[in-house]
Amino acid sequence: MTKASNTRLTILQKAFDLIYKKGYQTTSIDEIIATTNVTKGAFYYHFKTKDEMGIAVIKEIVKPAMHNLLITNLDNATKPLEGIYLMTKSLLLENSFLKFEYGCPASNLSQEMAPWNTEFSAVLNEITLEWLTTIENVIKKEIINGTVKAGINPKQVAYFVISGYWGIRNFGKITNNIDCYHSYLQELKLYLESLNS
Amino acid sequence: MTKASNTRLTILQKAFDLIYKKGYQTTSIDEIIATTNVTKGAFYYHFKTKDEMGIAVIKEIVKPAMHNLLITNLDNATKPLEGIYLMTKSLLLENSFLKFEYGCPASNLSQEMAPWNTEFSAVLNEITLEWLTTIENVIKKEIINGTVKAGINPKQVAYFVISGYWGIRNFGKITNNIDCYHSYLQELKLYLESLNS
DNA sequence: TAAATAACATACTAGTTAGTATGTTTTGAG
DNA sequence: CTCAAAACATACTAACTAGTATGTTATTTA
Repeated sequence: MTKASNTRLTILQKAFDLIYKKGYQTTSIDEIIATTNVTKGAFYYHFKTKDEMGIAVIKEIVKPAMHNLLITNLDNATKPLEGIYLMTKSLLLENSFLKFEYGCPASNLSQEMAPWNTEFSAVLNEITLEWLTTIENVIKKEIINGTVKAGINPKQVAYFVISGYWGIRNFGKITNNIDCYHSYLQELKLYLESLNS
Repeated sequence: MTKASNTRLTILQKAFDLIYKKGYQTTSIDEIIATTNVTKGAFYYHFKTKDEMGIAVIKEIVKPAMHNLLITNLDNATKPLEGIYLMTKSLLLENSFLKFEYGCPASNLSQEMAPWNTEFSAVLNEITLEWLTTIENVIKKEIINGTVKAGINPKQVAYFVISGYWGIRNFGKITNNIDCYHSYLQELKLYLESLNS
């Protein structure tokens, strides 16, 4: 890793931390560079605008982290739909990248940026779509295996699962408490079991 | 209605519109007064700070509207848990107070304000809690009626329902499309039916 | 090694923001 | 009608923000 690309990464990581904690708008460039050894000149050498940096944070920090979370969690499940449960549980309780009091980074950014920045929305949409189709495929596979009811609609279930996850993260954020996650996970388990054949 | 209280209400309503569309941070006081006949002097006569106004918007606009939505929708259902479905459908598709492309006001504000304003969170929590207990009570009643399985946990179901609603609104906002609402509602119906005894 | 360019550093600017100081007008009680 | 308080109007300020202008230092490449 060259010194320059290290500077770039430092900016992105610190920016992610601040944006995740406080939101994009309330995170100023001055604040990002004040809490690193990076100067304004260096910042604007690497990024033309604040928004260009914001997009880079999503593409280079959030997206790979999310992708990694999906892959590692959905693959090694033994029972049908257990992967979806384990993934959600991991996202809510066991992951060090995510803090319960800060919500879901992708969801936070969606909420905040969607009204006035289509580029942000587009990149966040990519992440979401990957997630959606991954879950959909897990269910399709189980239907073929015969372990899940043939009548159910994989896409519907995927929407249902991701929505629930996003929403409960909002709960965790607003109440600043993980109790709701346990309630949610229990009900998620029951719901997923109701899909079994 | 006196002229003064009319001014106050004008501010709150316009502020709500802008905050709902664009978020709290990006809505400036200058913008609020520019799009009304209200001057800065009048604004600061009615509200000491921007945050005091923001809290008032939640308490006096969002909360009553939300309360009204809950009451009118949950009461006149004929089948068990139909009220929950109808309420959600109304919130997603049929309500004029809510626009699919702007998300849920309470959820939006939670996401945006929770990290740095506990007062906002507290008021939003009140709204959420009322919603939660209302749903919980609907389910408890049905369990007593014998129309819903005795084994299920009303609080868990309430969390599950609200989370799903919040999450799918996020989807609608990010994709700028209502298609996902139809998918979600179909799956919600199936989920609710699985709770019937 | 020398020049070119990449990578950074510093000081500044123009615009926006919440909030204030200091007025004037409107309203309602006596 | 009067006058005090309520309700509003206007001009301003201090702080912050993204972004720029203009440098200097570090790295390559020839």
